Amino acid sequence: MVTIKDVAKMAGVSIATVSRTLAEPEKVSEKTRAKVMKAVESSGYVTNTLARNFRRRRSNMVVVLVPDIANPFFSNIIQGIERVARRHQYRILLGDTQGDVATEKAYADLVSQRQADGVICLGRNIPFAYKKGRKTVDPNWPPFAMACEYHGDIPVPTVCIDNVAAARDAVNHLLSLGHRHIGFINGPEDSPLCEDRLIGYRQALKAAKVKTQAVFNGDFSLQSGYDRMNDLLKRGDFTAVFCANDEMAIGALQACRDAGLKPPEDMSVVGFDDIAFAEYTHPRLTSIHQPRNRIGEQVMNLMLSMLAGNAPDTPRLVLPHELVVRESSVAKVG
Amino acid sequence: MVTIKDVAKMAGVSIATVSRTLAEPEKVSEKTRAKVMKAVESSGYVTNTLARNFRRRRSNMVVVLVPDIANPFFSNIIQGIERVARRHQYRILLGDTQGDVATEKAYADLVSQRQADGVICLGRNIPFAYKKGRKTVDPNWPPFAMACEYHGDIPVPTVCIDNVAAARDAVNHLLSLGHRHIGFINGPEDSPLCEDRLIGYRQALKAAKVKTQAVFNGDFSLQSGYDRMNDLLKRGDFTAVFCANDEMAIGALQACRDAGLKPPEDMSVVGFDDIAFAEYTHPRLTSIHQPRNRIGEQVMNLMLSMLAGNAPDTPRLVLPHELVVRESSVAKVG
DNA sequence: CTGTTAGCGCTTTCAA
DNA sequence: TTGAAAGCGCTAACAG
Repeated sequence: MVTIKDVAKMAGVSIATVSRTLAEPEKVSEKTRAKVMKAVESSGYVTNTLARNFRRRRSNMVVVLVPDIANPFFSNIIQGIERVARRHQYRILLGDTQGDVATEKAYADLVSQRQADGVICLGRNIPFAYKKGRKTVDPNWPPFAMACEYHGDIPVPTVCIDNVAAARDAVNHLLSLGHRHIGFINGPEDSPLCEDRLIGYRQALKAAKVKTQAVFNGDFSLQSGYDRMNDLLKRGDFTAVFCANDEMAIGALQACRDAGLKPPEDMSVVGFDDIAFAEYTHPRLTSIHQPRNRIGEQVMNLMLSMLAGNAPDTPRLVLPHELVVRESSVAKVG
Repeated sequence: MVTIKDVAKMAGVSIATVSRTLAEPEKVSEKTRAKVMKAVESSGYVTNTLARNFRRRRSNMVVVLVPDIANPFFSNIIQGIERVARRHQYRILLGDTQGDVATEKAYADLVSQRQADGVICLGRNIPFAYKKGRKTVDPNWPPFAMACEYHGDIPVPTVCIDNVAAARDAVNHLLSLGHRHIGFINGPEDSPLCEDRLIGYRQALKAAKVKTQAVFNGDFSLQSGYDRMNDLLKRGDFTAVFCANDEMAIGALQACRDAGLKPPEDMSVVGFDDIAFAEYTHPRLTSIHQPRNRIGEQVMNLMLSMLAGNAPDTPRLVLPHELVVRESSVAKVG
């Protein structure tokens, strides 16, 4: 392996000069720079980043905790994070947690082991130890941000959309189509994000003076959308359903068809997230669009700022959402 | 920060003993071990893995190059890789290349920088420099393996399925249903994997003495499936189409419906990969199942073996595929 | 079984 | 503008 020492010898300078030439070329005379660069090229020297990071006491890695990378909603956020990270010489260490707290902690521990400098969490758990009832960010935590989800009690810096308003928009859309019996297939009950969507659902119904409610909790999977839709169908006489993500909505569409219903005429369905598949369902899925790439970019920007030592200026960055009306939601028949 | 030195002082032993206690506890007397562990706990010491890796001259990281993490087909493979990696104290550095060669190379360079120990590539490019026409693996390359795809000329160790046979199975299935005009929406022309699938398509047709062929090249995206299906429809009188992945098949289904056709009666569609969404399309998608998790696990096992210094024993590990018949393929009408 | 010691390759004062 | 030198925190001979 060719090291900085070899290059120094070849160029007839000290290792310090080589290091400087590579890191701050402007601080080196043009002549020296030329000599060094020539030696670098002819030797095929490549900086040992591991050694550099060790010396600098940072890894230039950020852990990204994802509940499920197979969920296309997350992948676009990750792409946004990754793009910004790469632009700033950071790398992403992806942790697919599958909701497992131990795995989350294991990845977060990489920071204590100096394998990573910060943690971005797309799930709803804080992967560090803290006392129940805590209401503030622990100053001992490493740079830490969340995206999409947020914590109920602790003001962790977060990038997300206004989930209450988004859910309200979705339900209002169905109300404006004449629906009065609107079910809601939500995600897990203990998620703040889902709580917000539930609030939005209820706000919209209340404002329209609609009493009928039906809420079911799925787990964001296709299968759970299918199952919860069947539960809803057993309750009878609902003409529309709002789902907390597109995968559950796609599952719900399937359940309707299997039950002999023909969406959207017999059942209007609205999803959430606007994943790529939403345009390719039958009928095409009405959904709430989230700016996934931008969420990723912004949360990484936030992380970079924290890594630079700044306190996060906004506790919560709220990006705009948008209702995308397609074919799966139509006016109530009759 | 508390270092190994602090622990040594607290426990009244040398730093070597602390290091040993942590790495090879069986080589240390029980008494010493107890002392050290107590000091570790009370001090909250955590190994600085960055320093350890630097000293050991390896990073315990493996770069995984993925053409597109938003494609659910890849995510399951990644999950398989990750599971095995974690079990062996390896971490995954995920590189979403979006087909960009420069990005691929940038990630592969992490190995020269000692930021990673090996590279697994899910795309079809070799991310190292090599002369055109090369027919062997360059011994200077770091541990390197591919999955799903393989290289036409260079026998890079690979884990994949038998794509010729799988495509043949898919087309034979359609033939057995009475179809004689079967189109093929393939992936990019320059992919060895797609070449194989094309061979399989042709073999099946030839064996059945079917002359009619129609091949279109998409890029594995939903949109390209939609577009290429429209191209096929312009060619008229086809009653079935085989698509080289499920996303294009889903796009094709949509194109059929938009053209006023009713799949599967008017058009049988068979996909490839059997992603989770395949069970939730309308009609449910017949597809070729690939053992995605196992592909990931096996390629990581292969990588671990190479990292341990072994030459790969199999140049190509072929895993079984399976035709999963659902609703999108039915007997030819009339 | 334990301690001493010599670095790994690099960055970064500090002094020249 | 450049060089000498001091480590970063850890592991791994080697010696005891």
